[in-house]
Amino acid sequence: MPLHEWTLSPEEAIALQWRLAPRVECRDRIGDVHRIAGIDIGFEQNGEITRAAVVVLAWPGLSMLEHVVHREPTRMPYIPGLLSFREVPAALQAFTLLNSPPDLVMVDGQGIAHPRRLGVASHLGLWLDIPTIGVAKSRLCGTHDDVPPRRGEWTPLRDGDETIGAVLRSRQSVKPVYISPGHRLGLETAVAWVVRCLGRTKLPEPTRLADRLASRRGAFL
DNA sequence: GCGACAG
DNA sequence: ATCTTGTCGC
Repeated sequence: MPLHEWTLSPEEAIALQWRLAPRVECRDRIGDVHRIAGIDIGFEQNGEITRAAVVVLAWPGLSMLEHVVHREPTRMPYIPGLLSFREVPAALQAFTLLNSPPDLVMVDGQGIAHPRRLGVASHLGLWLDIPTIGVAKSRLCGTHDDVPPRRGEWTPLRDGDETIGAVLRSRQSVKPVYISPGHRLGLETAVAWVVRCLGRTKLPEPTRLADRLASRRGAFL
């Protein structure tokens, strides 16, 4: 499978997504969780350099176990729906720098809440063959009702007759986050893990810390 | 044809 | 994503 061919045309990328989507698993196939990773990508030099950051937190406790950063030249532009082709290559390189693989990964972006059900979290999960959860700050596709105001409450994100994710109130009076299964777990399990990793901020700790490391803002120790 | 559009 | 300080609100 030519998953390593990242310099694809939009047409080729879309064709590849249609072929890979059927491989994504949304049934729980997740073992004991002791290491939870957060991954995010940032850019430097006017976007010419892609910076992938991965943090690994302990469960329970959420203490920092590892954190790595990988930089490389940016190869693809950002195109809605094709985000994974721009970010996954660098993310995979970053994962090779870890001392041991995580049991669960939270990704900044959508999982199956994607036009072809293959958002960046699903694509990365398929490649790593590790359970992944998509944690996005905004909507790509699908519709939903208003989200209840209480922290932890959520409403389903739907596309036609399919439920593709959850719009979660991770913090009161703050815009909700879009949660969707990436790979090897279902929606309920995905939401449960995100809620468990929630601090007082909008984003769960894994993604929040990876975000800071990727964009090199503030200290996170 | 006219919007919408993860990061 | 990124450029960017202080400021309003919960």
